[in-house]
Amino acid sequence: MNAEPTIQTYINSLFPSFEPKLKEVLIENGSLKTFAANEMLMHTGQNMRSTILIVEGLVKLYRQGEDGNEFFMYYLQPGNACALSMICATKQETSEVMARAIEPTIGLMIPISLMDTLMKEYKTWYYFVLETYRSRFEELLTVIDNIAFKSMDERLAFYLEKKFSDLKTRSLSITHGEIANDLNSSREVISRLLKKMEQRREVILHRNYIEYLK
Amino acid sequence: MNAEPTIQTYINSLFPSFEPKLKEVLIENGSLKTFAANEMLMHTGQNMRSTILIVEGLVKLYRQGEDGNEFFMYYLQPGNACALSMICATKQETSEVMARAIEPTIGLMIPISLMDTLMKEYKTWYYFVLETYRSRFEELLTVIDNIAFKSMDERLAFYLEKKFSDLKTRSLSITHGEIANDLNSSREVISRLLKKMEQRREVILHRNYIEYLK
DNA sequence: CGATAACGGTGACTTAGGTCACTCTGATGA
DNA sequence: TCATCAGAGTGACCTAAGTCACCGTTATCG
Repeated sequence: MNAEPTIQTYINSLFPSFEPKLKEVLIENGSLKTFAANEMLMHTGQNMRSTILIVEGLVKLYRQGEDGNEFFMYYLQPGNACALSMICATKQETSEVMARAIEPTIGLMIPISLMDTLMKEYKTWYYFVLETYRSRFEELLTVIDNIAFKSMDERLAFYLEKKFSDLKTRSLSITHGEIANDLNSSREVISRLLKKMEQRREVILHRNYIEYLK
Repeated sequence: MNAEPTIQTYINSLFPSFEPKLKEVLIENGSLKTFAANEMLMHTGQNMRSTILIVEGLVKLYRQGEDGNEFFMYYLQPGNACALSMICATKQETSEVMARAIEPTIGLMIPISLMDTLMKEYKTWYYFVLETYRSRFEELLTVIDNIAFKSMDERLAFYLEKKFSDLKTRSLSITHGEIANDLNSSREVISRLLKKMEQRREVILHRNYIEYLK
């Protein structure tokens, strides 16, 4: 992580599986785009013009309900691609999902016009795309499992566990209200459940942040 | 629908978008496999050896919870491919999803060893695969929307509407218990909600089947 | 510094939906 | 033809979780 990494350094460190010629093509045709924290990368109804590979930052994907409430799905981190930008890009369809940068984020933008050729010419790209689909698919299945079969306290536990491990930290700066939002619940409920977790010595609660004890 | 349709006739009628050479390759390398009603096409933990294109019958995809209860996701009909068999096939991964024939079903089995070539050589195949992913992805998003944001009566209404339109029928032979299973609810709840729908003249209830009035 | 707003805690209440227990009815089959 | 059983209806009850109202604490900013 230099002061000013180039496309080349990003690709080499984050996408080592790409074959050399593919890397060249991406370096030639891709462009870096920065997103401020809280900026939308993608929103409902938008038409995609590029596929996005995340090279820096953190992106939150969520579903928006009719009445405006959100429902967290998963994060994209450096090295991930946005499966939806791939699908929607190739199909010229609009997406029903919101993607918002929650940290300052840099995306490597690949013009959709390139997709066909990349798929056809570069096996490592094709595998990468498939793997992207597969892992996002699995992620959605896990989401479904959770909301279909689990109760709120289990979902909260799962949410925290995933969050702590995704972000590789022991103390998370987040409010109860934000968690409630992500789980489509209400602050009071989350507060009460967190309190129980604290009593079970699984977390320690502070104002604006939570410590994880497992 | 002849007495004994061949691979060729299936492909021509169900996959008209495929380019001629692709059709030839599929005819040469694919094989038809029949599944009895209630037979599993795919179950949790299984390793895939082929990609499956459905050419006859009806397949139900569902998620299995730890405690054994099911959760309906979507149907596959003739002309559809199993997105999971594609993903898992290429990645040699196991799947967390169950696929069960609910009518006598015929699948056109494409050996996974062919996938790379097909993707590379035949644009119409590549588009077909992407479209398969995209539509299943959308389907999962809809499922998430429903369980995350909707109440049971809305979900039931949605379920019936989809079922009637998917199966192109006005009277559905299904028990309340089966519906409850699909929605991961309980028979009594479904019975009560159905009764309300009947009072609103949206359905007529009979023993073992339901008439739809919209 | 004082006002204000965000965050979090808590009790009281409501409600959707799950569970239990029992009944009735139509179908099946010995 | 009678016994059995699956499907369905229904009342009573329970519980998780959402909602409301209110309060205390901490951080921030004019």
